[in-house]
Amino acid sequence: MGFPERKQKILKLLDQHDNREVQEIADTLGISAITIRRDLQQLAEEGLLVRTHGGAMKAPALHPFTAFTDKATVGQERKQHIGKLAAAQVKPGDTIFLDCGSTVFAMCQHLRKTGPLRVITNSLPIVAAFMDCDQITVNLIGGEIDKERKAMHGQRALQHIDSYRGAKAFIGTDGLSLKNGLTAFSEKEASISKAMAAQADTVYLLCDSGKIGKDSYLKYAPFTIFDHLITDRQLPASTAAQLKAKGVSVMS
Amino acid sequence: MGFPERKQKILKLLDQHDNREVQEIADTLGISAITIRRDLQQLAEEGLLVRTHGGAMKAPALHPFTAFTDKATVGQERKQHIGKLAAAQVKPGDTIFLDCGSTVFAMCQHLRKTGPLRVITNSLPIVAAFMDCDQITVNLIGGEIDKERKAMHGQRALQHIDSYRGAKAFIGTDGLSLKNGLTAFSEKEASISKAMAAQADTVYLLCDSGKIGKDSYLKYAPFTIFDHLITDRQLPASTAAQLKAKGVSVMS
DNA sequence: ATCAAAACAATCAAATTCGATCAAATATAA
DNA sequence: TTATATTTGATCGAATTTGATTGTTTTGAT
Repeated sequence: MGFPERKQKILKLLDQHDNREVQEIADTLGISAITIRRDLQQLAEEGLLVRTHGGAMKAPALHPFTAFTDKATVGQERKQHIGKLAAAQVKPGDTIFLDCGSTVFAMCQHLRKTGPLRVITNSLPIVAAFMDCDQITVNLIGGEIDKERKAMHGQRALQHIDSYRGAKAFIGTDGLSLKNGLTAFSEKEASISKAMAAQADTVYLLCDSGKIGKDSYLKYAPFTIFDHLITDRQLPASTAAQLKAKGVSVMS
Repeated sequence: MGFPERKQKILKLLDQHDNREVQEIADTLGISAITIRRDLQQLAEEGLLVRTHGGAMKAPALHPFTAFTDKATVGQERKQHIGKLAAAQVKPGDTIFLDCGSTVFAMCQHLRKTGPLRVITNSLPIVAAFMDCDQITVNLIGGEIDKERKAMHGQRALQHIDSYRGAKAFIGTDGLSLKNGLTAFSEKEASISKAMAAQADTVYLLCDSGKIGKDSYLKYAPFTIFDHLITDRQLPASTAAQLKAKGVSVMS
């Protein structure tokens, strides 16, 4: 049994159980422990798992925007819920902007059955999600590719967005608080979200409850940029009340 | 049993079992192990499987828009040859245009080792091919997505191309003849190729010998649009002579 | 704080596999 | 037909992988 086969089996083991000891893996696969240790080191260097004393544990979710394909990510259920709610706001025939956040991405599977749509986005995963969907026309924002976020950014992308007009925009954020408004981790991404919001009649902010009350380091927009906040049921009632008092329309 | 037949059988084997050892494949097909190793190397270069020490494993799931995966086709070898020649024309630091033809796509795997590059393209498969390649910066042309061709087309895309400038352009064509010049099936695709050619200092036309002397229905450009024709060795010597007499620089 | 057991990193040897070169067989071209 | 090119198979040295042994570090309990 070669390394790749072991690699697959080890990752599969860690997918089932969250963590395994070296000896357990060695026994399961019938391979010496020293070899397993070497495998684990290699896999840890690739970031596919986290090495611990005596074993290994499943890799944590990566940067918030690279984990699109990870099904078992924490918070995925919240995102699915938000995605479903947001998708319900879209009517057949709409032209909508979608930014490149993972929460917005969760809308895609629910939008597939909505009917004919025009989607304008800078996100490659979103393009991929609609690639086999005849009813949905996709306009992709051009520009320099940010490989980590799998999206287009930059001046050219902003200009491109400004040349479109749409009924609704669905944008994400890294942080949302009464004091600082919308905050983000990435300036590039924030500027794209802002540009989309400016070209849409109605703006929906998708933000799971875990991000509400938290701030990221870059303040990029006030509350007034969006019309409706879509979040999940884990949002504390007190927080919801505070938001509503500030004039925010909250859906959950 | 020739190579194409083995190629199919090896890929079929790997499709059934996820990974096989060299010796297993050799026994199954009744071929010497050394030949199998050579086959595996070739298949690995085409990206159809992943080579490992002692065997091979199934190619990992590709991005949703990696097209042009007619795996066992014969014409693929010509395209590979042309792609290799074309890639050799690219120098580290170049900015190059790549259009969305399948022959141009064949350049990608050879470009990965060239060094730092800036690639400007309207093709999603090309984007996917360079997604994990740090040395290569990709600028994607925006516009409406043509799902069948997995590329962006339209007026906006043409404008976007006009705003760039590059050293070299590599474009494909559906037909090439002395009488009618460059001909194509798709007007959209032809206009993109033309726009890229206009913005590059040097233009390379990639065209396998099977298309030379054939016409498609849409005449879209004269011979003067390109500087060098890159084709394969199956080009009859007489045809090559005719082209050279017309002032065309032919590489094969 | 100290001690014992386990796990780790480093080095080594055996086995296997790989890559390069060469010869024979086959296919292709003139 | 002959001559050339390509493909297949074999052999040998180099490189990789695997498992064992050694001494060192970490862990957990006294």
